[in-house]
Amino acid sequence: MVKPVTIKDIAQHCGLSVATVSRVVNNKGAVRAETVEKVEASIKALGYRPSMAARALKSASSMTLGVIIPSLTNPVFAETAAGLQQRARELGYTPLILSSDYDDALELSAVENLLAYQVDGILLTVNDAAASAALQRLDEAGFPYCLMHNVPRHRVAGYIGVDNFRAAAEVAERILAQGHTRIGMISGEFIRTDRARDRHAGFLAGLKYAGVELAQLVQVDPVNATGLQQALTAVYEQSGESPTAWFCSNDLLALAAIAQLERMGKQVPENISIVGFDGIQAGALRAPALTSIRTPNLDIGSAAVDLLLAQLNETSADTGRKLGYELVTGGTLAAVAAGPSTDPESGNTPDPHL
Amino acid sequence: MVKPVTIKDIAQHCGLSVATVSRVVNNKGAVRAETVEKVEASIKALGYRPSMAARALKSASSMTLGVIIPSLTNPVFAETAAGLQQRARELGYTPLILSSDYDDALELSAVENLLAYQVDGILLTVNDAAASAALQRLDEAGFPYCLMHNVPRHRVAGYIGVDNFRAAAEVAERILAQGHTRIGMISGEFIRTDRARDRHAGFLAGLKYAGVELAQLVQVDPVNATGLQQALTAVYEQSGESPTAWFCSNDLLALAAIAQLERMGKQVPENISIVGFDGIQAGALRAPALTSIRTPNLDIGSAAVDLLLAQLNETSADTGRKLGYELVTGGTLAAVAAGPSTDPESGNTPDPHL
DNA sequence: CGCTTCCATGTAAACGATTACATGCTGTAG
DNA sequence: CTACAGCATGTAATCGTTTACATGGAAGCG
Repeated sequence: MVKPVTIKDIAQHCGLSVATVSRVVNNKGAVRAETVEKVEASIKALGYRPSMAARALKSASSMTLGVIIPSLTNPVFAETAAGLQQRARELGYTPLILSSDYDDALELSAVENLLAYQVDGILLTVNDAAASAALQRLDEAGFPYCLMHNVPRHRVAGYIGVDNFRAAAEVAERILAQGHTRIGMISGEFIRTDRARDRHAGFLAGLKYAGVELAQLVQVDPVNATGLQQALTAVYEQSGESPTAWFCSNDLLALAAIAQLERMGKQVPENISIVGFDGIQAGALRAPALTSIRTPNLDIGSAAVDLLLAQLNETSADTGRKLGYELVTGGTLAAVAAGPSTDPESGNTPDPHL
Repeated sequence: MVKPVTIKDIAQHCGLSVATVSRVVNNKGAVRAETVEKVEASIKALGYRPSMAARALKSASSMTLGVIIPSLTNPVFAETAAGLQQRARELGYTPLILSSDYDDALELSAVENLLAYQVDGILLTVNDAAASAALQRLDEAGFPYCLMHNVPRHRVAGYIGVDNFRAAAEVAERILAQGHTRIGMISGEFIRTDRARDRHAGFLAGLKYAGVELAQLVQVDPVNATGLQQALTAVYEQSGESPTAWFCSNDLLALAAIAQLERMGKQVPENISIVGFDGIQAGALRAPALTSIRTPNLDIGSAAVDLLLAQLNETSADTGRKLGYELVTGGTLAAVAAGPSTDPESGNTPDPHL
């Protein structure tokens, strides 16, 4: 373990003061071109890298952006993190990514942690924007942040997300257009995330608009989907009025539901239709492909970076934006009494009804 | 944006010196119990958090661990990151996660970046441990690190991974046991990662042991699997001697292959068997479940943290360890001429042959 | 009682950068 | 010829901690 090179070493090596070296490193202030070269040569020669710790200590900025996501392994947030990291890199920022494991207490401690690291701002997805201690802490401190995926009703410093309510309502419309009348929903627990709540509410609203009631609601633990098996088994044991179509509040849940239904001898979409929400890769990698709402996860990450930095530079008073989503037509949604009009073999045929 | 509370504010607030406050915060050195209480009260009252920047500057340790993974969205590395983050949190460390996007240059610049952040050590997965500029840089600097997933042949500071060669050889054995003789392999480009190379070599060795030659080798870009469609179409256009089983060097590739084969009208496993490598969740969420090698990704992350910290404390001269893997028996591998003995409907029936 | 020890606390010097201010030099206008 | 502007560079204070060393008082021991 060799001791790292400091700015003093550079100054000594090229016979100049630390001030001049600093000016060269940050190219700020007037320095003779000749001197710049000399300094840069020394930097190369000794392999100097300015200490972020010292820089953060003296100047207010650390060129670091804090990030809090509920899970690293959920593809939605992984993609968001990837998008944000890429954009941050382009702008010379380094993201400091923490996972909250969907836990309110960890959310808050992650915020405290990031604050201690003197990050310049925070990008985060909270469980429930309306009741987040972490968010409240940030608001109290007047600390710059931008929510990702949360689309809160109250005023916040910034947010980037999609309109879950409207998207779910469109899903309802789509399912209804296929002639389904007995329709269920599978969701993570509502108490946990505002997204799940919005999707539920939007779906209900979409059904209601057509005068249809939700036939079944199954709530499962969103992390490991326990309870799905029992719930579905129970629903289909009581023969008769069980749903012919299900809306799942995310794709992981949808895939788990399909696997479970197939294990129970039901065919998707011949017997039962399934629609997911997220548009993750695993849904597209199956045949027939999963019908779903694709959310622009990478863009949410990069747009959040841009919004946050605009906030830091006070270059805009923009408080947030809803990004567009896309209804991806897979093969897991079909007409209710599957006749020859619907071809379940072809996974990606555009739906002729819309 | 309120100015944060410093140790001086605390000292002033409770009429003590900064030294005493520091002693309380780090509970190091002798302090009267009464004083401790007084200080802690002030800390609570003012909401003080020590500045990591200042701490990192003064003391050598920043309690931060650098992490470099090839991709945030690949479930394998996402899981590894999750495992490592959890373990790090338990031990009071904060991980600083950077993605290299499978790019050698970014690998190196990530290392430089982390060094500037004065991380205490680095956990990383490189493309090719034998030819990594990043690794060389770390070795030259004598900087503590631990590789994850890479199992290099040469001496390194530390590594945690699985024996890809042996695992792939076992896959070959498994496939052969089902009576297949025309066997292909689909892999990411070998030039890119040592894992892909090891799996290829191991698979070949496993086949060779039984006197079988690899019938086909398809190499695709591992990030977006372009070329898979054309390659498989080409293989099966020339009727006759095409493979009845494929080993894919990771699960994402395996799922893409299955989807493509089904689009071509082939049934898995009735017509063609597929085995993956990784054991990602998406493989288990389909019916029949993907036959694969499950690597202990979370454990690789947490074990790497432990190994690195042992290195930092010079508490052990352990240089690395191979973790166990598990052959998961899904339904995508079946006997070559599928008779009534194999039931492709049930996704998780244990293979009766082994 | 006087000396040593030890404990609790304070003082001040680092750590490695940034930056306001000081300095000295050159060139040019009056 | 003087003076002042302006450029290139140096000096030193500062950011918020940690920590070696100093200090002062209480207790223990002969």
